[in-house]
Amino acid sequence: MRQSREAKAETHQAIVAAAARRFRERGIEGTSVGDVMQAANRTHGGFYRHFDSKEDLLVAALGRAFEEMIAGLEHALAHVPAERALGGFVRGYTSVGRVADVGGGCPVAALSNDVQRSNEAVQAEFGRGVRALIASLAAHLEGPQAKREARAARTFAMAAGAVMIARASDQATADLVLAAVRDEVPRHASTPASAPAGPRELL
Amino acid sequence: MRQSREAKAETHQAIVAAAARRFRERGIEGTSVGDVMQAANRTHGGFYRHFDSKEDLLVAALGRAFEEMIAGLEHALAHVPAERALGGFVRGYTSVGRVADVGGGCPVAALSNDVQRSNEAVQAEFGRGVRALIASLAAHLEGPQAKREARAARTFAMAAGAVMIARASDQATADLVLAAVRDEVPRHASTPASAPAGPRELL
DNA sequence: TGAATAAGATGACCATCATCATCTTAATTT
DNA sequence: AAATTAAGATGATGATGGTCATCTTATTCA
Repeated sequence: MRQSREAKAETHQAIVAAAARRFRERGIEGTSVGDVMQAANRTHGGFYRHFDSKEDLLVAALGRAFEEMIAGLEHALAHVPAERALGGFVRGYTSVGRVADVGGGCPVAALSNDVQRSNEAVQAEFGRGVRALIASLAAHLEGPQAKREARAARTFAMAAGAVMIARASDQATADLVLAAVRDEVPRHASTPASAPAGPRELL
Repeated sequence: MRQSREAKAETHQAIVAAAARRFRERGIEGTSVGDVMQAANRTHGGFYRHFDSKEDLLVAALGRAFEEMIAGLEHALAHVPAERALGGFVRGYTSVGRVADVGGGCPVAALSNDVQRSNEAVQAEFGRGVRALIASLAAHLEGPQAKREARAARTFAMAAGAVMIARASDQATADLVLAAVRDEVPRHASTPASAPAGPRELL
């Protein structure tokens, strides 16, 4: 039965939201169109009224995941002084809860390898998200523009790398890597080592 | 026709080698048993004389990939002074050639997300490889044992994270992230910023 | 040497999946 | 309100892929 414009828009959002979660949880190849539609409480047939292909959905889902990620980051860092921003980011990003929440977490940590094997349209969207994320983080730091961006990029790469490695490893190895990254953030971020610890879980 | 023990051993090695490459290039789900056997110049039917399942093959392939990776690392760092080891590692790891060579490169950078979704046996093997890799890197650094290991882990996470992000992104974003990581290694690694640059591509 | 064994080839099985065609029915349009 | 349109459901379809059964033939063991 035909649905109203609003109903369609709702369905569309539901599909994207379900996809954003499923793709992160199970990967691109591990997520079927049918899975996504079921998670969105719809049947598989209606899918192609919304997207031309699974890959189209992936682009939309990536956009959504990055938006959520950046919104969360902005919220968490909104009132944090610049000297503590990077340390807070890393501690939050590598926290136990966040590492466990693959489906609701950072798309970079969940899907980099999958996107690596995807086509240019997907990689372009991913790159856009990465740049936005780095810019957002850099905006909360101090110092000259170029330096801030480089520091944000470097720190983000470290945190995302650590989470990816931790999630793929046994518990002992995961702990080793996460601890190494968490403990050394202040020094790594060129922040005075004597700076107060600050909140442990900003994100 | 039945093959001799040696012939079987050769086949076994060929399968593992082909799998180690294919898995890195196309991911776990993107690589079929048939693909691997074809790359090893065999037909798919013989596969189960060598492995109980695709997942068994994956464990063997991961072991192989880590071995290669660590051997290369040892070779590259053999005669490098401790102060330059980390910087050399990062520059080599993030070099254009290495970033391009997914199939012959680091299993962490190629398969972390895939392994994340695999079972415990696979993750145990992956964790073993990660620890061996970090230990190998740490052995080339100076300072107290615990510090060396933490620094190695942190730096490896950063390098692997950067390569994963770069491979998943458009060229401009990739360049941005890789440059940030490459340029700041000495500082990041707690090496005197004034240290001579040293060789650019150790690995 | 002869019997037992097993490596690898061929082909089949069953499941999964992306995509499409068709149908129903309600929303839009005229 | 009648005619048109399209959202979503149902049910193919063709392709792919992990695994297994079977067959051949060379190897290995007695």
